[in-house]
Amino acid sequence: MTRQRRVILETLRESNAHPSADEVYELVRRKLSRISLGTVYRNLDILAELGEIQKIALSGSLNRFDGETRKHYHIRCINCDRLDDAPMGTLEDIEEGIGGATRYKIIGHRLEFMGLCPECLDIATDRW
Amino acid sequence: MTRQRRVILETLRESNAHPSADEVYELVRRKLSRISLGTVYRNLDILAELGEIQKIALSGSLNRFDGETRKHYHIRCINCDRLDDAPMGTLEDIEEGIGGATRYKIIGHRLEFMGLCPECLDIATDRW
DNA sequence: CTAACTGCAAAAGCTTTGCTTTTCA
DNA sequence: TGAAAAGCAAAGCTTTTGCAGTTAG
Repeated sequence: MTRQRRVILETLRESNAHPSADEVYELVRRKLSRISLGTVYRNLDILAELGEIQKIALSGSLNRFDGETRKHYHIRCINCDRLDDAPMGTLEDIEEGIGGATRYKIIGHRLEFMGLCPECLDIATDRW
Repeated sequence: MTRQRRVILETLRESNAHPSADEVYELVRRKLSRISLGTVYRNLDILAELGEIQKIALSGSLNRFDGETRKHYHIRCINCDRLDDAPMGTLEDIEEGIGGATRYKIIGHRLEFMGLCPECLDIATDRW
């Protein structure tokens, strides 16, 4: 557990903004100005591997990272790319439903919502 | 509707393999050997815009394209990246559920399953 | 002490873009 | 014939990697 890894983990635990790797890099740089982007990427992967953080692979968008490791879904603004937790529990039995109908062995699922965040919605409403 | 665009569309309609842009390029090149990758990308976007095909933005993986434009979910092999349709109807009312609990305006959702395809499952089973 | 890790820079992989020439309606 | 599109190559953006030097345990 190096200084760099510890600071990355702390930073992510303190944030609820679901930052991208580059945003994590910017945040961490305030505390460790000489850290490199490569180190950030490497540690984000290692921490995700260890289960200390969660790597959120979004469709058609760059990866985000989450200090919250419990399973949950997300909702993303299609205008500004903001990401929030979806207010909804996980669908525990959804995988069993298709298990019988496919020859795949199901290992998991991902659900994500798209929408307009409150801010972008206001702007859109004002304009039209 | 140029020759290139028509061939790209035909190719996609004939395939059920959910090819990536590069795979589409390779397939189309058999018929139009001088087509460029840029043209393929441009036309895939245009065709998706027109609703003639569907762009499948998968989490943490490159985009795929689908000649089938009706809404459906997918299941992806985490080992070989093969993509198939999930044998399951769409969850029509899932968006209403969270609509009341968030200030987002919900526009859509994406659900994808991860698993091992039959081939990769066989290999894994043989080995262990 | 040494295995693991860092910083740096280069490279890789997918996608987009600028520009000139060609094509389609 | 003029607007849209193609071909080609370069650039863009995120992520990974090679390597030499550094650090944690």
